[in-house]
Parts: sequence; structure tokens; C-alpha cells
Amino acid sequence: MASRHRRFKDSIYEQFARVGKAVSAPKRIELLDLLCQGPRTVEALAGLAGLSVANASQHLQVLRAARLVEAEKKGLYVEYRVADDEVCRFFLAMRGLAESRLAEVAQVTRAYFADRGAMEQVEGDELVRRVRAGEVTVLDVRPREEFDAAHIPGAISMPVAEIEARIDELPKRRAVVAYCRGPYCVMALEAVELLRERGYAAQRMEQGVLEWRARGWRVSRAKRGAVARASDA
Amino acid sequence: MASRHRRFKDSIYEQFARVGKAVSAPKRIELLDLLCQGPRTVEALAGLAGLSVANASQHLQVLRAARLVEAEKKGLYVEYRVADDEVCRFFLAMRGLAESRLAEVAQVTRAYFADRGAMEQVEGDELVRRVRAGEVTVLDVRPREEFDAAHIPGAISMPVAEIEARIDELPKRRAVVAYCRGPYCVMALEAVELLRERGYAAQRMEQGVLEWRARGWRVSRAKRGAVARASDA
DNA sequence: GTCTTATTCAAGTGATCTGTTGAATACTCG
DNA sequence: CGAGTATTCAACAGATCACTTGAATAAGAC
Repeated sequence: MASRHRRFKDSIYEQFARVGKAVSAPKRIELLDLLCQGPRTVEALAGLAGLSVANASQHLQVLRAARLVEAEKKGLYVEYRVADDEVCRFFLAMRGLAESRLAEVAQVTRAYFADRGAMEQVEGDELVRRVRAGEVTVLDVRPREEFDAAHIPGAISMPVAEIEARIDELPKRRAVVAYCRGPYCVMALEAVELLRERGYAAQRMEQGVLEWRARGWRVSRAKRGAVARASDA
Repeated sequence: MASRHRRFKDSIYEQFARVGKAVSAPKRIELLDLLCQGPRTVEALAGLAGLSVANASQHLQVLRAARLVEAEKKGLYVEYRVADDEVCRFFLAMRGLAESRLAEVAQVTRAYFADRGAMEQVEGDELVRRVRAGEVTVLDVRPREEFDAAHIPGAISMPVAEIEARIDELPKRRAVVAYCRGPYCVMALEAVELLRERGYAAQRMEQGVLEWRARGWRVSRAKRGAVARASDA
């Protein structure tokens, strides 16, 4: 009867470990991070994470076996999405733990950002306040699908590749704040560089949509039709 | 230069995966769970988790390499402890995710508890209210070291093995609420069975110290001397 | 100094995991 | 129906992992 107790414990912790195993491979974490930005097809995810399609598919099936993501067949494509908001919160918790416990995270990040000449680190909270107050032009520089899935209210979708062509849409007199997927994403950095070259007062906001929502703030979504159109682009 | 970006991403996710890898083995999660109850020696942890000492030591070193736990040499023993409260919060987040996403958790638990004749499931919040209001006698039935490390304010330490001998310390007229390590621990169940046989109105509270603290409520700790005494018992 | 005890180390085994490759499946479109 | 495409499956190589065993280390006790 004591061994029955052991078996119970073993099966409980085995279940918990399903979640742990799912996030024990770097590439799966990357996929999960991407999926927290919005639903994606296998091919898109494979491209973004630098994986072969077959490999990405396998990783996604591991995540699905742990019920962290769901797959839905959409015509010729299979769209994967995070199974629940709680999964994103868990991802943030894990990332936060890694940030606070593993000095290597800050070290690697600082090294990379310094090499790119981006040592700014403005007072982040003041930036967020200005964004919330609507005092600045807010640019969402992620791919349009991700903007459609969720974006900061009032933000304009302008993927990095489009900035050059569409820069005239932005009033010169207003400061611009660009954001992307979060603190480890550099798309907003590129955007800021470009905007500054053109004479704009531009700054990068570290927070992405995920961090925004984690604070309990509302996000906007595109209309249904727009999402559908975006996902087969 | 694009590959430089890839290398940066890879090293960031590799860091995040250190945390994931640490919690990808069931036995390591069990050790982490135990450590969230309080500091322990290698031998004690090995015994509680059903591991050989050498194996437990190896798992603990993996957890330490991920900076989730810390080791401190105390004379002949090595005491392991959780490196930070954030680690406990992360453990709770992972457990919560497993509970909400994996039906197997509830299923396995229900099966085991039903077999033990414990299908009660009283209104948990009402029980917690009565505990907070001091309306009941609260019994901490975990090993004394864990009580010393942290316990619910007002609780009496009475490990399951001691209950028979010390049952007279409990006033018969007052209802008794027993708790242990949390929802998957059965020590409080055994205590409740024993107490009911002796004519007490006894109930099990699912929440343990960890869940109590997660709600932002205070816990009590034993004096320094008492902790030291307990850890070499 | 020698004995005892807690912990760690080192080496080995079987299992599991990641990523590759090429074929199979399932769906759309003409 | 047949062609084309996105995804999955199956089989494999190499690496890593969990656990065991027996020896080594380090501290306290006599």
C-alpha cells in the first residue's frame, strides 16, 4: 500500500513533467514564443525559427502532446495556436525566472545589443506612460499577421520592410515609439535606426503585446476577415 | 550578419531551456516540490522522493546548474534550498498549467483519492475562511523541519506519526483542520481519518504553505535555533 | 590518527531525444 | 480526375539522459 502511494506520486509528477519536457528544447521554446504572438502555419513557424518543415512539425506535435498548443486544419494549411492564455503566462514566468536567475541572459543580450550600437535603455516606464497617454505615434513593426492577432491599442501596423516606403504616413513633429515581439526581438531596433536616419525622434519600447497583456492592459484585434486574409499571405 | 542574429536567438532560447530542462524530469520536479516546503539534506530528499542518494545528488546538481536551488555545506551534511521564492512561484505556475491543460492530472488524483475513500471536497474557500478567522484548530501534519521552515500562522505542528500519542492536546469541542504539503499530498488525509475515528470533527484543507503564500498571505517561521535543531534530526 | 558517515565523482548501460532524409498523406485547384 | 502543395510519417544516426555501481572526498567522532 505504500507502493501504491509511490505510484500515485510518480504518475502525478510524470504529468507535471510533460509540461517541463515540452519546454526543455530551445527550439520548442522559440516556437512557443512565436505562437504567443499569434497563430501561424507550420511553414511560417519553421521559417521564423530556422527549422526544416519536418522538424518544426515534429516539435509542434510535442507541444501539442503536452496540450500547450492546438492545431486546426485550414484548407491546405495547418494553423497552430497557443491552447490557452495561461500558456503564454507560463512562458513569461519561465522567461522571467531565467532572466532573474541566469546572469547569462542579460550578458548575452547586452553583448548583442551593444554590438548593434543600441545601449540606450531609456526609462521604460516613462515610455510606456507616454504610449498609454497617446502622446506618441506607436508603431507595431511585426509581420501583419501578428498585428492582426493582437496589438497595442492605437498602434499602426508597419512591418520593418514597409517603413521606407510608408514613412510619409508618420507626422514628423510627433515622437515615434516602435515595438515588436518583446525584449529579445530586434525588429523595433532596426525600425528606430531607420526612423532616426530620416530625422524622426524614435525610440524602442521593450514591451511587446505579451508583456502588455501580462500587465492586465487591453489589446486590440483585427476584424475576422482581416485575420483570415493575413494568414494565407 | 543575419546568422549573427540567429546565433543570438539560439543562445537566448538555450538559456531559457536551461530552466525547462531542469524541470523536464519527474524526479527533479518532485525534489523541487519538496524543497519548496523547506531546506533539506541530500539524504532526506533521496528518502522522500524514493531515489538512491547518488541519483538524488545528481538530480540536485542539475537543479543547481540551472540556478534553481542552492547548496550549503553544513558540517557533515549538505543542505539544499530553493534559490529564490520566484522558483516556488514558477513551480506553482507549471503545476497550475498541468492541472488546467492535462485532464490526466485530475483523473489520476480522483482515482487515487476515491480509492482511499476520500471524495469529500468540501467548499475549500469556506474552510480557508474559517482557518483565517481562527475558528478552528489548525494542524500542520508535515515533518517538523517543514513546519519550522514555514507554516500557516496559528497552526500546531503534529506530524502524522505523533497524532495518536498527542491527540489529547486537541480540544474535542473545536473542529480540526489538517493540512500538509498541498493538494497532492495525503498526509492530511491520514490525519483526518485518524481524528475522525477518535470522534473529532476533522477536515482536510487542500492548501499547503506554498498555496497560502501564493495568495499573498503571511506565514510563520520557527526561531533560528529551532530550525538548526530540526535539520539534524 | 583512524573510523564513520554524507556526499560527490566516474564509468557504464539502456533508453530517449533531436535533427535528417525520403516517402506517404491530405487537401486545393484546374 | 490529376497536378501541386503543406504537412506528417517512418526510419535512421548521433547525442544526451536517467539510473546504477563502486570508488573517492570531506567532515566529524573517537
